[in-house]
Amino acid sequence: MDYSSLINTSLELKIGPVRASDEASAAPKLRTLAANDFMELEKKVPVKQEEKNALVEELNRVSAENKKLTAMLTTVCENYNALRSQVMEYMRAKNPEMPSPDTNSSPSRKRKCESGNNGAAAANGSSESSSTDEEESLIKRPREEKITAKISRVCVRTEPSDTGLIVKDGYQWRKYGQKVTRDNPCPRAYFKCSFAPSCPVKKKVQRTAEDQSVLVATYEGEHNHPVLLPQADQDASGLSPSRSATSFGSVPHSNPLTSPGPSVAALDMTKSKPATVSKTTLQRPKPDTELQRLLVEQMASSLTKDPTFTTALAAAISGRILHQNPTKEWSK
DNA sequence: CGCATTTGACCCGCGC
DNA sequence: GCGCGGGTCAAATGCG
Repeated sequence: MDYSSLINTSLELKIGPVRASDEASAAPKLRTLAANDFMELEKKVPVKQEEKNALVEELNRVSAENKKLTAMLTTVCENYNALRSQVMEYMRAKNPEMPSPDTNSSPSRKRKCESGNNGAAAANGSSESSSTDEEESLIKRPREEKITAKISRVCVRTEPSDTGLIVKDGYQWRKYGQKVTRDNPCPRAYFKCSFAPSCPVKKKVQRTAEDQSVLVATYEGEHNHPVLLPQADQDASGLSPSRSATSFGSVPHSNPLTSPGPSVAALDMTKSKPATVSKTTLQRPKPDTELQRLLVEQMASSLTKDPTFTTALAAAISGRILHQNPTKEWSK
């Protein structure tokens, strides 16, 4: 599969939302935007023609670099996809009865899978009392594959006053644990899908350390049942405690990371499969352009939210201007 | 009363 | 071997 053809991996940054119809002209708009900014700047600071030329040159250089990075990213995606399909083929060739990663996936339990004799995992492995090392490695590796292949992340911006850790995504979840992790003072909540007892999907929800109004939901596994509720009904469903109403669509104040647009910005770090992205975005089928927009918005959002990036960007721009005009001071 | 949530204890992998 | 940290369990608690 050539995902790179489906996902635009361009790193052309856009600050603020850009509609899907604008995508084709996004890069020219960026340049126009930058040009407009410099025009504004020029009103305040006298800029020589050669400085403008230098800036334009710099812009072109950065654009070329962007193209190069895009090409590299595309190559990486292609290599990853090729490797992934090879691994999958190898697994199937080695163990034809291996369940498909899309079905019958067991959660990433380590404790009970190895020691326990009860439960679905034990039932699957009950006939393997004389398993060899090779077989064990085969058992372990598909599990790793499953885990890495089915983890997806969804970022949701919520009300700053909202302290709940509920991310409504159309499924019914049962909270089974909460933990404060080392790298983040905000507690992480652990959920299991409670709609179907056999559903192996788990969800971790945690606020980001940088922006505590942003919830990051990490999904593990895939649902083996359809989505529970239509989007519009979720708020009234009463499935989740009312104190944590972080609805996707029906609460007007629940801002997405990048508004306007869908309330959930999917950031699938482990899969480049577009289908998964659409799945993490609430089973709503999205055209490729929308996926691209989501990805690009996510990238831009991540970069613009990163204080180090914005600082470095500001320093680079101001440094460039000062470097071009070292003797001239900013006009009063 | 039944179900979901809370929360401290426990388990296990990993790094030193 | 030991400590740390993430993940899970299960008794206690709350709520409708």
